[in-house]
Amino acid sequence: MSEPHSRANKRQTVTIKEVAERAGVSAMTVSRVLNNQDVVRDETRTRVEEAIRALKYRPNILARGLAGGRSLHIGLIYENPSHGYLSEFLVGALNRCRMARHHLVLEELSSGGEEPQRAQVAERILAAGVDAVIIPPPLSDNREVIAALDELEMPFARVINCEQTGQGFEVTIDDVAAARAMTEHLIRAGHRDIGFIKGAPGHLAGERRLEGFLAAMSAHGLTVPYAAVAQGQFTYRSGMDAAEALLAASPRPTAIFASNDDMAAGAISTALRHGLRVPEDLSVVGFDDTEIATTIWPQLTTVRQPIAEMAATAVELLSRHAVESAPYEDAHAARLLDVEIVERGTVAPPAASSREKGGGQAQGARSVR
Amino acid sequence: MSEPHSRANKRQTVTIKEVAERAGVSAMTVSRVLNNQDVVRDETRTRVEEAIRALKYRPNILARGLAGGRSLHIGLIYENPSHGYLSEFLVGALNRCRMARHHLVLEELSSGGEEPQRAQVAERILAAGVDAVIIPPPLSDNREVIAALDELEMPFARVINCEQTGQGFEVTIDDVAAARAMTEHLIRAGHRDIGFIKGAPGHLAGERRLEGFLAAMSAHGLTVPYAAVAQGQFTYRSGMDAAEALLAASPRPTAIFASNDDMAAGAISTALRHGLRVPEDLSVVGFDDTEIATTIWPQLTTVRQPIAEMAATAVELLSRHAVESAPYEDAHAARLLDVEIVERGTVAPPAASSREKGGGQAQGARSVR
DNA sequence: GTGAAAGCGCTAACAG
DNA sequence: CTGTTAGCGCTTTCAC
Repeated sequence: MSEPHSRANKRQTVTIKEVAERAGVSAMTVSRVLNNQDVVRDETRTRVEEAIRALKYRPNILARGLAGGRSLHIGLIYENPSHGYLSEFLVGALNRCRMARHHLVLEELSSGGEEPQRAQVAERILAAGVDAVIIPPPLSDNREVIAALDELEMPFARVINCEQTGQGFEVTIDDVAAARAMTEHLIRAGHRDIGFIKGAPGHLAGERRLEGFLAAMSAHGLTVPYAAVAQGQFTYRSGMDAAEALLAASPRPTAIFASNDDMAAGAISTALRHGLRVPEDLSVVGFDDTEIATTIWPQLTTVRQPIAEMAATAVELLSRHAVESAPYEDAHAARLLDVEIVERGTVAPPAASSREKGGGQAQGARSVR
Repeated sequence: MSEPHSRANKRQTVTIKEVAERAGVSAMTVSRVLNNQDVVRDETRTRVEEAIRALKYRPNILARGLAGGRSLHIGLIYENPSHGYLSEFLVGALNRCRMARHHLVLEELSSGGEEPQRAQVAERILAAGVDAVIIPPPLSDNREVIAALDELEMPFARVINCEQTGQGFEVTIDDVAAARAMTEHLIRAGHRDIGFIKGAPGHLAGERRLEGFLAAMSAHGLTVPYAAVAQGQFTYRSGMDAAEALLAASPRPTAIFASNDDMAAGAISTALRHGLRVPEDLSVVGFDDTEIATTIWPQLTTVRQPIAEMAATAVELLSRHAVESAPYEDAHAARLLDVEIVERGTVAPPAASSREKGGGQAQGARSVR
């Protein structure tokens, strides 16, 4: 309680004015340098930059936002967070916000199991005092939420797995193409009998993924018997059960494509319980590249969504809309981002035996190495 | 492209002035109402509140921060994010920041595998222009980072798993007590032969958890044979291997306590491969309550850390330090937060048979069903 | 209790 | 190319 450092307390220590003074220019010129406006003479710019460095000057974001008037408060509304997804989403959104000098406001809409009420959603959004909203799945597919936003005339961008409804900005991936690519990856590895685990009924992303799977199979002249497609619910547990059904078929599939990672992990546990080794006896692939994909062993070969990039794109679209006062029509444009296949340890060529009807010689076969 | 709504664009629509006007008071009075200063006469306050509601007025955070001067920019520096952890941490930090009108700045210190350089860390922190820093594990235990912060005289709060070094503010949990409680939970369920999977060598949290385990065992008069403690590395894979060793012991343990969730999940997969059912033939518990705990089936009984709360506490400590200009000595106070045991599906009383010496009947056993 | 004046640190819009 | 003048929307400080 004597002479403490007293830093980071009240007012800022070094401001634009002091930099200006030291560089022998006006504050305005310093501001121009800060904002990379190329009207400043090189020599002047250098002097200013030196002063900035010498003084360890850092611009005040708040003052900038206030004066500039182009700083948005963007609400991120979410529900039942799958933490892995949310975190990556947040990082992407937060970073883009910083670059554009926007602010992110988190708003959890936890509706203890029930549908969120339109009026309450509107209330919360209003109370948050935001200028625009970005919505990750699963809330991005909620009709009540979208309706509330529409009534509020609040600009929003949805990162979606499901249906493109043409409301607000939409950022998504091409599920069909992604599933198709993954299926082809399996086919290239030599698989012909591939089982597929569907997602929860009514979930469009799941249906799209099935569509891509079917398309790839038929493009390669492969038929998909009825028993090769099992219903899942996107949960680990449902993946276990679906794999149980799939593995009972004859011929037994040599590979399983689950439409998300949790189900793929569940399928692996079933394979284990059946004494099957992964990937030697059974290849398994997932979708999403969530945390479990790299946690389990062997690590899961899966499809990776660019979650952070999608979030950044959502912020970007809103930002442009606001700054440029872009006409409302543009809001309907959807952005399709690329996915990639992440090869890890759960795909191997099928063992020779399993391609034949009754082959015994392959049992116990090791992977070739 | 004619008469768009043009909202959320440039300047704010409704400001404190208009509220003041409508309520027939000065802006100052509105400000007092907004900040819950109890000097305002009740009747006046009511009038102001009505005006606020009628105009749908929302204060401008930027202006508040600028004028008030008590708004901090808090840096969150992280590395190798375990997304589940980071996301929860972020939510806690962000929410508390909003309440205190602070701003969170994300800073990833990704040091492609190598130790971060002290000078570079300092550089990044400076460039971020923050007033204080919060650090989640594992970076919170990094000596270079702490040294860099110390040299910068930058206030920081560490959320730690490991060693309390007395540098900066520290927020942590009592690992010993938590492990002890979990062990007692197992003992209460009837287990006597409990195997333990240690964390990575040198990792203090792991050692503390072992300490708690041993303390509980000896408090209940149970001995822990050498073979009942296996080395792990905190990874799923190492959990598989450790369980392999543990299950080879005689008598075979009826329960396994892994010092994190990933290893517990790995142990379960090994049990499965051995034809053991969880929890009927073997109980397994973890530590941390990360995402995998609720993803797998059966869901893992584990110890839950209050991650969001720890992050919020870190922000709170820094906030108080700055606002109150608290003396530096206080910075050394550590906050110990409570954990809780989350009972899910991987603990059951031990089967009678496994308590005896020679069980042969289990080999090749299929799961029931 | 309430109000008036004076900025917080920065940038827009103009002049020069 | 650079500087001047006015604020951005709010809160502080001090009167009344």
